[in-house]
This record gives sequence, C-alpha cells and structure tokens, in this order.
Amino acid sequence: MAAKPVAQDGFKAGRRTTIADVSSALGLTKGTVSRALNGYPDISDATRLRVERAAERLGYRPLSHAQAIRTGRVRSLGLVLQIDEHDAHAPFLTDFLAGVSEAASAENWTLAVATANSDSDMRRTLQRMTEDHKADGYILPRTRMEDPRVAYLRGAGVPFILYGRTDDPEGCAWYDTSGEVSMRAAVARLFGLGHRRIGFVGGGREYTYTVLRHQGYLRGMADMGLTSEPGLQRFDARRTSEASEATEALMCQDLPPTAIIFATDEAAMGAYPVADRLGLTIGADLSIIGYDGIPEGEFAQPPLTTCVVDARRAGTRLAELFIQLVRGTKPEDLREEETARFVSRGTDRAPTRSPAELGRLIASKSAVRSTERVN
Amino acid sequence: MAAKPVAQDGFKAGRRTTIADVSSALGLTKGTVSRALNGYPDISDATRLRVERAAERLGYRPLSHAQAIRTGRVRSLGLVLQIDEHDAHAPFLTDFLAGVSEAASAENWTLAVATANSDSDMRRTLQRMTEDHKADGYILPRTRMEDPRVAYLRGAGVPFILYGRTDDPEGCAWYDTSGEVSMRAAVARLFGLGHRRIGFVGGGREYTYTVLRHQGYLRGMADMGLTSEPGLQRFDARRTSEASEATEALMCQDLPPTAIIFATDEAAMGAYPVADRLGLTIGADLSIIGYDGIPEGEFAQPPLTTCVVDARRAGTRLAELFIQLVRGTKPEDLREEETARFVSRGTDRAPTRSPAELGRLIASKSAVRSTERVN
DNA sequence: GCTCTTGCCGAAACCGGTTTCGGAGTGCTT
DNA sequence: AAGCACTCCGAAACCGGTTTCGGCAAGAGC
Repeated sequence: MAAKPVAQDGFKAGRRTTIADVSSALGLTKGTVSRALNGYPDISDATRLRVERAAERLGYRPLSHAQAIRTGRVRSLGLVLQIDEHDAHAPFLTDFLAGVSEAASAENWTLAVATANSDSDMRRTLQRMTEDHKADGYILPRTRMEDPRVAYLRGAGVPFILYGRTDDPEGCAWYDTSGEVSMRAAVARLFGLGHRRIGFVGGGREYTYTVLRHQGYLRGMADMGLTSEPGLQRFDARRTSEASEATEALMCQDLPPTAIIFATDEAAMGAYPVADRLGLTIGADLSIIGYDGIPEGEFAQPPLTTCVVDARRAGTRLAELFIQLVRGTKPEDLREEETARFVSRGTDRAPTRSPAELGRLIASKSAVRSTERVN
Repeated sequence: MAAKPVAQDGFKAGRRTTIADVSSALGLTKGTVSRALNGYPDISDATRLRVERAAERLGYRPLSHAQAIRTGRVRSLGLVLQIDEHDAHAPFLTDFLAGVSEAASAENWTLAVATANSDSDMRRTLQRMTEDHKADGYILPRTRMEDPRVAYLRGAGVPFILYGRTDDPEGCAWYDTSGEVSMRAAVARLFGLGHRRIGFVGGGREYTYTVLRHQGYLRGMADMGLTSEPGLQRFDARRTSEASEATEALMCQDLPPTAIIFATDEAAMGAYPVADRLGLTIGADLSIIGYDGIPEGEFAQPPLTTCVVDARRAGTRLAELFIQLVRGTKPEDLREEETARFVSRGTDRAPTRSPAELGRLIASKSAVRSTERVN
C-alpha cells in the first residue's frame, strides 16, 4: 500500500529540485538564483540570503555535470594508479582512498580512479581524462625526482598536487611525510643503543622518497660523527625479495652493519628470511628499522620497529589542499609536511656483537651452508 | 619554436570538436548526427556511415556529462568500499581496480570510488551518488547473504553487479570464484595425502564466501566419508589475529586436526605464529591450505598452499558484465563463476603424526609453557 | 532639477548534447 | 492519377545549469 508520493512545496515529488524550482518559488529568474549561489557581486545580500535559505529548504543541489557543460569543471578529483611495477602502495591504498574520498565528498567532490601500466599509458590516461572532463585535476602519488606526470600537467595547465615532493618545485603543491627527518632520528636512535655500523637499504633512486630518506640517513650519520661508507648502502630494493638480496649482500661482508635502516617496511620485511638463513636473531644480532607502518610489520617476529605513516590523513589533506588549489590558492602556499610516528617495537635493540664478531659468525655459518650444499 | 596550432578541417584548433562541428562539416543538423550516432532507426544507412566516418575523422568524442544532462546517464561505474571493519580486500585492491578501470575505460566508462564506514553510511553514500548522477550503477564487493546494499539498490531500481553471490539471487548479476568447488577439492587433496581429521576456519558467517566455502568443505568431507565434527570448525576469523586464536583452539584438543583449511589466506597466515608457539612444523605436523593468493603467503615459511584468485580478471569481468547489464542484458544471463587456481606450495604434505600423537605432543609443550609462565 | 553613476535584477543567449514532431520526398497501391 | 504509407531528415524544444547584456530605480554630484 505504497502511498502516492506527496507533492512538497507545490512541486512534483520524486523529481529532483532544479534551479528552476528554486527560482519560481521565489519569483526570481534562474540566472539570478545561479548568480546568488555562486557569489556574484551584483546580487544584494538580502536576495542572496533568501535564495540560500530557499535552496536549503527545497534541498536543491546543483547537478555537477549540468554545471560542467558551461563551466568545464566537474568537481572530480582524479587519481591514476601506476601498476606496471610492483604495487608498493597496495598496503595503504584502502586507507588512503578512504581519506581522499571522505574529504572530497565533504566538499561535494567525486573521486575518479584510473590505472596506467606504463609511463606513456599514464600520459595518455591523464590526457584523456582531462580532455573528457572526467577530472579537474589530480593527486600524484609516488612522485619521482623528475616526474613525467608533473611535466605534462604543468605544461597543460592542469592543477595537481603531489603526494611526495619533486626535483623542481615550481608551481607544485604537495603533502608529504618528512622521511629525511625520521631517518635522521632513526640513526640517532640506533647510535644511542650502541650501534656504530649502520646500513641503509633504499628503493629506486628515481623516487623522491628514496633520495630524501637517504639524505636523512647520511645527515644522521654525520650528526653522530659516523662515516657512511658506500659499502653500507644499497638501493633499488623495490620488492621484498630484492631487499633480501640487498640485506644478504650487506651482511656477508667482513665488517657487516649491526643495524640496517630500510626506506620502506616492505623492504624491511626482506631482512627476516635472510636473518633466518644466516642464523641471526633480529633485534639482537641485527637491529632493523623500517618506514611506512604496514600491517605485516606488526605481526612479524619480532614485530618491526618503524615510522608509521597515517595514510588516511595523507589522503584527507591531499584532497583538502587540492580543493583549495583549484579555488585559487597559490600552490606555494599549499605545501605540508608531517613527520611519521616512530614506533619502537621489537627490532631496535642494543647490539650483542661487534661488527667483526658478527662477520666471523656469518662467515662460519655460510661455510657450513656451502658444505651442506656440496653434499 | 612552437608552431601556431594549425586549423584542421576548417575548425578552430585547440577547441574540442563538438557535435556541431561534425554536423556542419556534413551539412546536417546536430539532431541528425546525434540520432545517427546513437542508432536511431530513422537514419539511412548511408547517412549513418557518413556521420560515423566524419566523427572518426574529426576525432569527435561526445562529452559524457553533456549527454547526461538529457539522458541521466554519465557512463560512470560506482564502487563504494566499506572500511568499517578490517579491510580484507586491501591485498587485491590494486589489481582489482586495475581490472575494473581497464575494462571500464575500454568502453569509455569511468570508475568513481567512494568509501563508507558503516552500513548506514553505505546507504547514504549510494543514495547520494545515485541522486547526483555520479554513478549509473555499482559493483558490490564482499557480498553478504542478506546484503543491505542489494536490498536498497534493488528497491531503487539502480543496476548493480555482485562480486560474490547472495541469498536471494532475484534480479542479481554476478561474478564470483566458486570457493565451494575449491574447498571440496582441497579436502580431497588432503585426504589423498593421508589426512583424516581436517579442520576448517572461516570468516564471518554473514559473508557469502564463508558460507559457500564452508559448504564446500562439508561436501568434501562427506565425499571422503569423513565426519565433519563441529569441534573441527571455527568461524569469525576476520583478521589474522583472530585466526590465530581459532587455530590454537582447534589444536589444543585431545584429537586435533592434522590439517586445516582456511577460508582466506589472511586467516591462514594466523596459523604460522601458533605453530611456532606450539612447536609444530607447518607442512609436516600440520598441513594448511588457504584461499585468495595474497603475496604474503608466497613469502611465508614454508610458502602457503592456496587457491589463487585472479583479482584483476575479476575486476575486468565485473566491469564488462556490468556494462552489458546497463545495455539491457537480463541479469540472469550475466552470472559468471570461475574456479581459483590451486597452487601447491609448501604447506600441504602427508601427516607425520596421528591426531592422538599430535594432541599429546601439543599437550606436553603447553605444560612446559605453563610452567615457564609460572617462573 | 538634471545628469551620472551605481546597485540590482530580468531577459535571453549559451554550453553540448538528446529527443520530439512534422513535413518533404519516394514508392506502392488501386 | 490520386491516395497512402513509409523513409529520412530538418527544425525546434529541451535538459539544468551559467554568463552576458541591458535596463530600471535609487542615490550621488553639480
């Protein structure tokens, strides 16, 4: 016995309230209502207030795509995920999306997601989405020092905001966690625990985060008066398995580090199997510190000490800053950095052996392993 | 020395080609071109061909939001992620999104992503996105037996497709992996290896996947002539830690299972720390099989035997089927199931002990642990 | 008291499409 | 040859907004 929809305010129910509904309810024209709502200066305050009240009362919400046909703006925030290489953002993605979409919808914006599987595909996708007015601008995650997306969008005059930083900051807005600060502090922390040989394992050097976190490591080493030997530093550990190789290379030296700082948790996870193979106890023979705060780290044995990034907050701020950007704030005024929360769990401890002892231990184990292999 | 943009076909370059450009190039009216392109029957084949060629030549692509103002359809596929509970879809999300967005953009559709943090928020979000024409329909992941999203969208007449199945299939299209088939086969596999007491750990019973995979387990047990005792079955293992508790409960019985099937890999990961604590070797004392194929499983020690789901393909098919749905195909004809790929890695082996021996072993270890705890 | 500005709003064009309606041709009957 | 249905396209309205333009009325300046 569904009741026939009841007309409200004299308008047909079930249909969306349009701007015409609002204007005729007030005895004004569509144009006047539109200008009133959009802050044109040629509308008296009294009228503007009447219009706003009526719009509110009638539940009027302009259709963004109807506006877009004239304005060209669809109130949509683009996010193009690059999936060619290892998807290192996977762990945070849900939280990140939650933050973005929440902040976006608070301002009545939409989040349009697409993917690209190469640099050129990225370029094409950005172009197509922009030309088709699917997005008014973009959040660019995983920025590189020389980022082709930045180059393209800058040239095309399309607004964007970085999740990260880039080489040439001209005209760039961004939000980032200051990895350099965290890494520098991590070195100090390890030094305080007694470590003197501290290694570093980073990702691809084209990524800004690797460069910045490495800088922090170097500065931290200098702060403590430690020499940062090239032999203690490895790069291009994109996936966990590559980080394992890097860790093994670091440890199978005469004077291995007693602690390693990893640019990402995902890389740090690669230390566990290596320690296993070499018969080392993480958190005793070898201390490690990661960065990001992925859930796996919390459940590892022992749980990983790391710098926890609030991905959700990152998403929120990025969306908020972006909206300010398209509303006219200068990009230079839209740059925010936040320091990740250092969480000491089980992998940062005082060293139990000197580097020399550690080296001999590992060498002996390796010898056994080689022997076994012969059998 | 950027050359001044050259006019093509007599039109101003830089500006998008509109339908008016196409029509005037052919000496037709906008209306005719529109009808030609949209398959109206009152256009001659000759004209239609001319129009299509000209549109192609001029690079005409209709603006979806300009069309939407009249048609109400924006060619946008909605995906609302629920993030209140543990985000169990995180691992596959990137691949899944890649599949969806790829298939969507192949048909010139867009993917609009939003999040909700409760059932009522989900409802509000779906309603708002639909009313505001942000999406023409939805993919519903992680379906429940009685799914409120299905109830709402069905009532509102909004098209949707399930990633999973549901209790009342009336009017529902879906894509799903047939977990019941895989689970049944997993039991047979373990039986073949010599296992006779086989346990099951599932997620929340409100989720369709838990129910179906459990059914498969039960049927598999019956196939093999095994009794499926309630004491061998646990549920509500949503996150890894809960799965650990469930596993421990299963193992700390007089006659523990020698093998456990987990409804998800994420749950299966919970078995590793428990085995550690109880002094059991996974793949010897205890066999386990998971489902999903998350990357962590591959790197676990020993690597997890599981049923690998192709999340990307799921996304692709869902988008494709959905587009067929809005184009008029009946939902009953849009139901696809695929069996996950069984991958035997290191955790399905012949049992080394009888359940009774295993029980005694665990009991003795636990006694030691209790003693230690007293000290 | 008359002009000149200024504030404020209506009228109408416009954005890029879709859809309805009607009418000009054409071919087929009878 | 007239009548008729049918094919095919033009004309124009329409969708829900935005933006330009012009004009009326009130206040300011002289």
